[in-house]
Amino acid sequence: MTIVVRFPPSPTGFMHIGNARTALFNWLYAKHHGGKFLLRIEDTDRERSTPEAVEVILQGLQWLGMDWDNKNYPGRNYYSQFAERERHAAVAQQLLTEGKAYYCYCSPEELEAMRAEQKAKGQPMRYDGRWRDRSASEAPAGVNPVIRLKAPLTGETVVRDLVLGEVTVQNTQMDDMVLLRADGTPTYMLAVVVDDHDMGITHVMRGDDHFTNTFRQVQIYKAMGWDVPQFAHFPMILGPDGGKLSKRHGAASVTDFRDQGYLPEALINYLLRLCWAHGDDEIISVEQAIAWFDMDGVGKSAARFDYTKLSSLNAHYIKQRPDRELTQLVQPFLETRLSRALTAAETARLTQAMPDLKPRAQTLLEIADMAKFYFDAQPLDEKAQKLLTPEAKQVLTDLAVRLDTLDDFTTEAVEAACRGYAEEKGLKLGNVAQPLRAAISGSTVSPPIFGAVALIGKDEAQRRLRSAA
RNA sequence: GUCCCCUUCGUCUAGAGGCCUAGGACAUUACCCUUUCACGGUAGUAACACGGGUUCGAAUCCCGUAGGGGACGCCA
Repeated sequence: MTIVVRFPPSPTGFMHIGNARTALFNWLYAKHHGGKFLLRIEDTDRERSTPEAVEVILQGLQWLGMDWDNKNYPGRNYYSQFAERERHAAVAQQLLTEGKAYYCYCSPEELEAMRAEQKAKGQPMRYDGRWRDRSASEAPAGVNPVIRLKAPLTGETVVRDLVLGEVTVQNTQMDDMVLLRADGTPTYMLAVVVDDHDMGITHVMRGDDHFTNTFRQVQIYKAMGWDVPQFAHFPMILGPDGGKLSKRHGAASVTDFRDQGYLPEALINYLLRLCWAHGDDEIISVEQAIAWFDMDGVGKSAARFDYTKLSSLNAHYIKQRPDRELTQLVQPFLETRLSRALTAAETARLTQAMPDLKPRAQTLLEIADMAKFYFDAQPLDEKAQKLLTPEAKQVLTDLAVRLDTLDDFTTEAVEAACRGYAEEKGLKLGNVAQPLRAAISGSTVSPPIFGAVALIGKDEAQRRLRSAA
């Protein structure tokens, strides 16, 4: 049997990182087993669904490198739940005809009152089935009814979850859920089941916030006489404080991470290790992940998102990337910071500086910040100003003269000149390099300064030296 | 309130009854390297939620307690 999984986001804003993790686990599972990974946009909520949000999801998946296998639909390259609304309604009608569902004429206000009363009395909040056995002749005039499932009143529903194991819930714990709204549109419960069935989904794998829904969905499968798929529920990803992970923690959507200079491979590697492990392995390539990923490695407890660990992984993958690729990735960030475009020569310079830049950065944004002074003179920060004592300024004046005599303005030549100067004056190299660093970079902290001086060139170096001295 | 799930270093986790004096990674501390900051290297601090069982033996199995999370919509 070919394994078919799906990723069903609803296009109501951004793509939460928890959703990305769910997508990743599904994608990996499909790849590992040679199955199919399908994308279904759950756009039945017309109020909140937007084409922009769909685009964000599509781009997010592409950026992370997760390709989906169902792209041939009229007018779009993903399965749209909304497009199937007639099919969903037909299923509800079928259930109605077969006596497995019924019309309920309760108004939203009436239901709200019912729940309020139940809550006040400390009773479980459930629809009490008041229209379950009433005949249509009692229907109030002018009210569009919803269709509810006539759920079993006795017995129990069992789910064998690939992660959580076998769990049983008494049917008395579940009420008659709404399948079709008064306006004829399907509810989520109906739509997922019908779509999963129609799409031939063999494994429904999602966040465990859906776990209790599963029991209700199984009732729909049974009512329709359909095979129940395998289920797997992954623990949730929490914020560092144990609460819901949100933007207030720093970043929560795929777009946020991209815009903050994280590499997709770092994010993938990090996400992979949340709630999943393969022995002591930490740095795992996508190829390796495909080979290793399976349900037996998935844990049961929720994980907290740790930005620090993500950053260290990002730093690792930055070091792995070729300089040219990094240049391309960093350039947009840098141009924003410089408020101007880089010339071709400057782009080449960025690539040359990259070996000095990349071991020092955790994000592409940090590289851009660090690289600014290679292109435009930066104002001296407080520490740099403090460092430029009269003695230090004398050093700068002397250095300007020395550097002017260099024919070959290479890293080695600059370094040799500085070392020679320090030796002559009986100064420690640091007493020469630090003022030089301050003058050239505007800061007391920078990539190796001799190389930077060489890259900036003699003229610009002279300018900065004189202006600081 | 009802139901469901979870619980190993600060964090992510390894661990499928003896291999555990509980391992790795990130973070953290110290030292080495060094023109600054990093990188890299070496060493260190740090955890089986609690209480009962079962067993010759439990982080691992069972039962309670506590704590955390989730679900209870004509949202998905």
